[in-house]
Amino acid sequence: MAVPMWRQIADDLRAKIEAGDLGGDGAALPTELELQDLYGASRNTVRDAVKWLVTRGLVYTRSGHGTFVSHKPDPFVTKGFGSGLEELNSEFEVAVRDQRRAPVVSIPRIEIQQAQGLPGAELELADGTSIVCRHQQRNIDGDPYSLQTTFYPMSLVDAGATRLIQAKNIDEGAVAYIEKAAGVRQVGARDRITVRAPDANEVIFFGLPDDGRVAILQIVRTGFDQTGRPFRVTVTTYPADRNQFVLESGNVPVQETGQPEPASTTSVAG
Amino acid sequence: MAVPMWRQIADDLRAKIEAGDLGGDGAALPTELELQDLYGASRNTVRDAVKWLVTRGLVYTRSGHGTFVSHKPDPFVTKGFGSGLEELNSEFEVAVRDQRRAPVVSIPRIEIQQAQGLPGAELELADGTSIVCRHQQRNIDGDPYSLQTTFYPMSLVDAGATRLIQAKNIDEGAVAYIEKAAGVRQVGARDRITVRAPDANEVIFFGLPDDGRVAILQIVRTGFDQTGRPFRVTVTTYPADRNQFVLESGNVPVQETGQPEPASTTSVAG
DNA sequence: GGGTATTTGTCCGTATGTATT
DNA sequence: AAATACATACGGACAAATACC
Repeated sequence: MAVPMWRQIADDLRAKIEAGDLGGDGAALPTELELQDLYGASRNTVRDAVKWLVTRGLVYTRSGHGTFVSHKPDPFVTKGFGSGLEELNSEFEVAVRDQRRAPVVSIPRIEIQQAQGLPGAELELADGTSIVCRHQQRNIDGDPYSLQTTFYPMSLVDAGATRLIQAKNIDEGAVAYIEKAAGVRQVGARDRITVRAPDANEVIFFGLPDDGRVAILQIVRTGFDQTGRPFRVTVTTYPADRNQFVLESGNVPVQETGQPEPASTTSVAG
Repeated sequence: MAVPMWRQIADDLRAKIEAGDLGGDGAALPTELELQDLYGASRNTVRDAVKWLVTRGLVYTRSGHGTFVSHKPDPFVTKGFGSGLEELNSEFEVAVRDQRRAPVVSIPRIEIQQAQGLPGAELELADGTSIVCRHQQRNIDGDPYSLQTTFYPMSLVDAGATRLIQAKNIDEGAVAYIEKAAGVRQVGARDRITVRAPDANEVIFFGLPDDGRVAILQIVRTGFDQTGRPFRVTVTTYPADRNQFVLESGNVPVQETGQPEPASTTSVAG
């Protein structure tokens, strides 16, 4: 049993999928019972193989319906965060418009929390201090794209930025608004990029398998004011299987609209 | 069966792990047989729960030995790529030294390939053109940290950058060397960040479970010269469960050595 | 709306293989 | 060599989701 049977089945199915033998995007795979006969394996073994394919993003399963070849849409490309002080919001719109897809940002849901955990620590606030949370969902062409929550210390509201606690979009951008209304200007930002398994909300919103096979890419952006103090923390999460981030620095030629290719470095680790 | 039993078991184990009830890093979990008795479930169900914990990076299994609480070391923090033209190599050393860990970069393994796939496309070379590949492995404190392959068009070697095809490190940095030896200067770079399942090499080098439960973060950096043409492509891969990337722009205060916290935004998607 | 067939999801019990100590 | 513990594989049963009539 050098290489397990479920792995052999998975490899064979993968080859067939990539060769297009099973039909293109959205095509149905044979049912588990058919695969069972096809490979002379038990259903559980076949299911292990299919799970592996799901992890690779090659297929997806719909309970009670079947298993299907994943349609690999052009990944969403989010561009240029980090090369300056642009806001994620505006970049979001620009990036999406370039790809000729229709972005939709939900009305923010407002929440007041006690400082704790990550946002509290990033904002350098004592536990128990009030924090304003603005939750937003973003869709592209009806598909869920990202979840975003921004945390502000309540002191900003006290200082005049009262629209932060109103459930309305701030069209000019929250950072620009805060500068105008509270006199706090963002002079620097730090992005923290991590990858982790999805939590329950993300599973629901993005429609992911809830066993964590699809990873979430999380960007935590902390904005700093003139005095070097953090005054807002934005947590944005993206399903990693259909997103790509591009960062440019210096002089980079404009790119023709070529879709990115899958990567393979081949060669063995010595 | 609103919430499956394997999931309840997984949640319970997770709670115990995070509370430290099972002991700290590296502590052994009860064996599958013990868990079976503990929860009154079958071994397969217990195993489903454990798989889920492995996906989350909370535990790892060692065949024939046991299941253990993952030691969550401070994640490696790679800092500042993108905010300028620094090279990944030098940043790598700096980032690691800050954390007082010893970085080790392997002697590069050289390979000559025909242009194709991702590197060929990024370098805008016709299929079949010769490409130099320099593979390197990087370790921190003996732990595998990243795999890196850089692709150069053979024309750079012809133009004088002959050390590219020697299996030796280029201490001053390959980009600086190429400028000196071939007169090609990097004036811009583009980073493409994607997340995907590990391939066979990465599974071996990083010691990952080979069913793709742990994701790989991949950064493809393309360097452009004065004429706006790409002249090198660097593909670096990191296991996503123990890495974090930080990007700063504008004025950001120096950070005290606080380790990053796990994130949780709570609240339900509306 | 209800009922039925199909298909995937969960769970069980058992047996055997393989890695580690 | 033996014991322990995880990995693989089988077969069966029922539940839940979906589609179709």
